[in-house]
Amino acid sequence: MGNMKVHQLARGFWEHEPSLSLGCKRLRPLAPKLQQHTSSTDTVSSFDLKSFIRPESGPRKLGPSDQKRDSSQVETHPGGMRWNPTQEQIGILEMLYRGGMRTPNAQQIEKITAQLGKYGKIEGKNVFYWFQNHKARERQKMKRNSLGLTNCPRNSPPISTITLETRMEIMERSDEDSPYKRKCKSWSFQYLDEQSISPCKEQENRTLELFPLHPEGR
Amino acid sequence: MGNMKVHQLARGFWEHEPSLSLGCKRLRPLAPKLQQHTSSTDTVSSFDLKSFIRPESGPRKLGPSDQKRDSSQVETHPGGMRWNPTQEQIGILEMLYRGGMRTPNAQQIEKITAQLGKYGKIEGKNVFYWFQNHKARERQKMKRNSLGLTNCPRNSPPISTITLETRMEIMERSDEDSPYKRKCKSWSFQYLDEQSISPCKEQENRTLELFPLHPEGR
DNA sequence: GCAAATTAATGATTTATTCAAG
DNA sequence: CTTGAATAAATCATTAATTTGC
Repeated sequence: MGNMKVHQLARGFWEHEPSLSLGCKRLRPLAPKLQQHTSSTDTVSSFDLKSFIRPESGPRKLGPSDQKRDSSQVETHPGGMRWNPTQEQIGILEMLYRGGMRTPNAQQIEKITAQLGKYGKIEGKNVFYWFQNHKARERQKMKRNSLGLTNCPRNSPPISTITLETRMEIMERSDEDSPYKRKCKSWSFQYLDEQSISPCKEQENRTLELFPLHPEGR
Repeated sequence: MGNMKVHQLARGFWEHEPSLSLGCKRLRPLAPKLQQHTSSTDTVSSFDLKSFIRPESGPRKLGPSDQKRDSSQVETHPGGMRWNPTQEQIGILEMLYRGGMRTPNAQQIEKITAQLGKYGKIEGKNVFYWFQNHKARERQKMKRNSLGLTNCPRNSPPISTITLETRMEIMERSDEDSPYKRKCKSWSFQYLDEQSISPCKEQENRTLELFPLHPEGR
């Protein structure tokens, strides 16, 4: 609860970073590029490593002239940083959650995203994350409750009974979540998301040809 | 542990929820969200929950008649379950790792995957996972070493010197990994992977138009 | 009433664990 | 035992609510 004070403070410090003009590389001590080549008894050596390493870590911003990225193709992002769910979206997600959904697979996420897209901008990853977070937080909420009730510091005799029951419920939920039931889960959370299923345009029937993925649970 | 048998049953009940009043709680807030949508206020009810819930949560086994879903669309998975990297692929990946790469972004993964695809079947997620695992395991390996050496249980005087040196190296690497430097990371791990960039076909120059994603650091 | 300061939620990432194929 | 795959836990970061001072 009140433990989140600390970093709040520390937070600000990391921000500076004004340093080094352009590059802005900062941390990440210059990677030890020590190439191996030498040996390279294999054909691999011909691989263009450089091109890969380059764009790494962070927003490059080459060029001294820090042109705000307002160049024009700022990409929709204007102010829209993170997904801000609408009431309808939350409603549907919670409904699905209560319905038992916990870790939807790619196909399901696709469908859900399409549906929720009717009520506001949203991407597949938002759905994915929502379930992850909601599940985790429901879990810790329960844990907190159970602990608080099982050994409630003060005297509260009558509660004991309830406690029992609560625990039961907890166990159920806990199972529901079934940690590691894995088995053909289907990560395949690969999307083409940036599309973000445009805001509210009624793109009603999009063929969804996008996900041939592992259609089945593989 | 073995408590997960009962509620399995309870699952189905949640299905009703016809009205769902999407209102839901959402404790804290309560205000506002006022979507500019206007519409809403209900439409949600028309959501076809059923279709979503269905395929959920793992290997259900509903009902007595357990019809294996082996209907036939077992998907390519035949026997090839997990990615089995070739020597060349491993070589390149390690090279990149030594080069400093730790958590490649979508674009990088795409490029890497394309390259590695020349030496054998591979998907973007394989690359993603490889870096995750390699980073984590290098880390724990170091930790194990440092601990094991600093207080080596048995007597081993001569080793001490070496220990020092090893530690040095460790520190460096450790920093390299820099836990949580975040800042515009770029999740965007969305792919269209299943394609798995065919085995060894020489799809040399693929425009990679696939990732408009968050081109910049958001 | 209103806007800055605080705080509670919660979206987005990364790290730690765990499972299981080979 | 090694390591690819996947999930859970821990964190960070941003936004919505609430509080506070005027």
